[in-house]
Amino acid sequence: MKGYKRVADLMKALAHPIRLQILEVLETEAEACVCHLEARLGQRQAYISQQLAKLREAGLVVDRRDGLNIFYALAQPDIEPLLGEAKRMAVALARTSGFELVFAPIREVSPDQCHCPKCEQKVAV
Amino acid sequence: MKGYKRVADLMKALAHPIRLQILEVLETEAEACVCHLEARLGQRQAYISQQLAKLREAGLVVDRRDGLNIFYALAQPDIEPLLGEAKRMAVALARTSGFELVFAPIREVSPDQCHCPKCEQKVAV
DNA sequence: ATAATATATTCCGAATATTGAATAAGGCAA
DNA sequence: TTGCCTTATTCAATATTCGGAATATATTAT
Repeated sequence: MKGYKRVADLMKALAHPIRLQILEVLETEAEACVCHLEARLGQRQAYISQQLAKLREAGLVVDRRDGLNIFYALAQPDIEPLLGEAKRMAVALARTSGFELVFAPIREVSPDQCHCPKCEQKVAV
Repeated sequence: MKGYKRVADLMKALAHPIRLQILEVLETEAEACVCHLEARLGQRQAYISQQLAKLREAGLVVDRRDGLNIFYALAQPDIEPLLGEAKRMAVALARTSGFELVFAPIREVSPDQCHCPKCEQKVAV
C-alpha cells in the first residue's frame, strides 16, 4: 500500500494547472528564475513561489541561488515522458467525450521583459 | 490554460492509492465486478463503489451490468503507459531521497472467495 | 408481493488544498 | 548602516476531498 501512496502523492503534486505549466517551461528552458516564470505564466510572484514550494516539497524541482535570483530546474529531467503521457491521455479522454483539447502555448517572453542577469545578458548581445 | 486544467483533473483522479490499485487490477483482469475488487483490495463495498464513481466521472472506467453484478473495465486501455511512468517516477523520486520504493503485490483471490458468475464458473471447472 | 443480493448514493464531520493579501527574509549597493 | 530588489513564508477565508455510516436502488428468485 505504501508504494501506491507515493504515486498518489506524485499525482497530487502534478494536479494543478500552474504547476504543470511551470514544469513544462522548465522542460524547454532548462533553468528559469522566478521573475522569468512570473513573466511567462502571467501570475503574481507570491503565487508562483507558493507553487514552486509544492514542487520542491515533492522533489520535482531544485533551486540554485545566483545573487538576488533563484534559478529553478527540473530535479528529475526524465519526468518528461510522464508529463507527455498525461497530456496524451487528457487529449484522448476529451476526444472520447466529443471535443478536441488544445494546449494554449505558454507565452514566450522577450529578454527585455525580464531583469535577471541571464536576460540582461541576452539583451546585451 | 484550459488544456492544463484538464490534465490536472486527470492527475487528480489518479491521486489516490485505492483508485490506482483499482486501475492496476483492471489492467490485468480486463474486467472485474465490484465484489472482486472488494476481495482483491480488502476494502468495504461502499468505499470501492465511491472510488469507482470518481473513476467513472473522470472517464477512466466503464461499467456493464450482468444480472446482479456490474463489471468494470478500463475505458481507455492505453492508460497503461501513464500509470507505468507514474510508478517509475515515484520510484526514482524515492531513490533520490534515499530509499527503495516497493509496491506490495495486490492480493490474488481464489475463485471460491468471490460469488460472481465469472468466479462460480471457474470454481465449476 | 417479499426477500435476498450486489451495487450506488447521500450525508456529514474532519482533514487538506487553494489563493489572495500582507509580511518576512536574504542579498546587494551606496 | 539604509534602502532596494528578488523571493519566500505566513495568515486567513473558502473550497474540495476523504472516508465512515446509513440508506437507496436495481435485479433476481421465491
